Amino acid sequence: MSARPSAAPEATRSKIQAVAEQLFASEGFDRVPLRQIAREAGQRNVAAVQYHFGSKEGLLSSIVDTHRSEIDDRRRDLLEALTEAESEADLSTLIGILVEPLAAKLDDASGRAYLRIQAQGLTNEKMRPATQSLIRRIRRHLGAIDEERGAPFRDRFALLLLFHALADRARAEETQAARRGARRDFVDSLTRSIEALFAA
Amino acid sequence: MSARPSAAPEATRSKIQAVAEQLFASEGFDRVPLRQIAREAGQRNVAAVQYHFGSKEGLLSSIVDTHRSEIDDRRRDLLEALTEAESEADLSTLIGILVEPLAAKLDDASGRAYLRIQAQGLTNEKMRPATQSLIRRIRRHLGAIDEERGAPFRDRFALLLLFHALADRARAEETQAARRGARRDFVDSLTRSIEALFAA
DNA sequence: GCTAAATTAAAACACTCGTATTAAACTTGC
DNA sequence: GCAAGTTTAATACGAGTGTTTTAATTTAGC
Repeated sequence: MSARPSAAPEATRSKIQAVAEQLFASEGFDRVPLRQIAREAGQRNVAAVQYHFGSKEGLLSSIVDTHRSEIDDRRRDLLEALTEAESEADLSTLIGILVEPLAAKLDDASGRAYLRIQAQGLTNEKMRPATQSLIRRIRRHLGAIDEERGAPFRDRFALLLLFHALADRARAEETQAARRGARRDFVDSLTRSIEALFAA
Repeated sequence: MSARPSAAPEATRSKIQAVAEQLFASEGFDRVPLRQIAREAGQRNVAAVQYHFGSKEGLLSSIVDTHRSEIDDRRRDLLEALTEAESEADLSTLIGILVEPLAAKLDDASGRAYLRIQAQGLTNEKMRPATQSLIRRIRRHLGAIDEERGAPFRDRFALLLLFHALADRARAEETQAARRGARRDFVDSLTRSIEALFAA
């Protein structure tokens, strides 16, 4: 299937994607030439990206889709486990399901890059449908107080805080070596902050 | 002082800056060529930006500095009025001083563009010193509960929510014609959300 | 081993970009 | 009016971009 013995077969595409993630996250999509990606992926071919991904946009889409499907899968599992357990879905649990699959992306450099790319606003014209529907479910859960004036803004604020706080944390862990110890503190703090936002 | 009678004298520089603000905000700094700025400012000269601002970065700095100094002035006035009145600076008042000068930027298209540019992260490596010190003052105000684990994250979250919520609102008002009526509701909701974040 | 498919390499294309340079047009002060 | 200074125009440059195209190289199937 692959040609060059420089590495494992089929690994070139993955290597390009991994390198591109890091560069897009740290430098910004527009500031990264395809030549740099190919070079740092060990290719002397400047057209390597076009061959494997069609275009620069295609490369970005591949990166985003890869992580998004992982997050959606994880979130679906959590929701299914919730309904099977027949347990009442309290607010705290729902917010946990909102936060946890995204926070898990902090675990590896690839995921951290995705969080930072996501926050760049390149593809977020239409924000995540899965995330949106979960937010709607949370809002429904609030029920009665839903009719106050500021309500339409609250879930928007929660969404913005969620993504930008995670991107900010991902950047902090990447640049300065933010110690892993505080990871749980961060996620707890974020979860409680979002709860506070909905309850405000 | 100026040359061409096409418009009022000296107006060219302002026109370029005004056009650039809108384009930087809507398209993103990297995606806007200087040629487009010059053209939409009514100049047939492609080098108009270099003449008036030295470089593309100089143009961006001029835009950001203009708005920042306005915000800093307004904030300083509010803080001075506070100390003169000798009134106790309660949390709500301090957060108001944090939010109001920024929210006032929503009033005109130029200010809305600034809010969106600010959120692009071009110049936010070092976040606003004036804003930072105000946040620290708010944190000091919280005093006792300052030692809990999640505290270091809270003011960071507040900062992120503040800037990104305002940028989001600015974009909404620019693209879809978000009715002015809800402006006050938005600012109130944002202020209370930030209060809730500090109190979480 | 040899052919066909897949991958990598190499070169070139067609643009666009920010910037610098030089000339023209205009305004102001005298 | 006229000279000096300021602004606008026009052109060119050199570098860099994503992409396309064509050739070399490697792997897999027979």
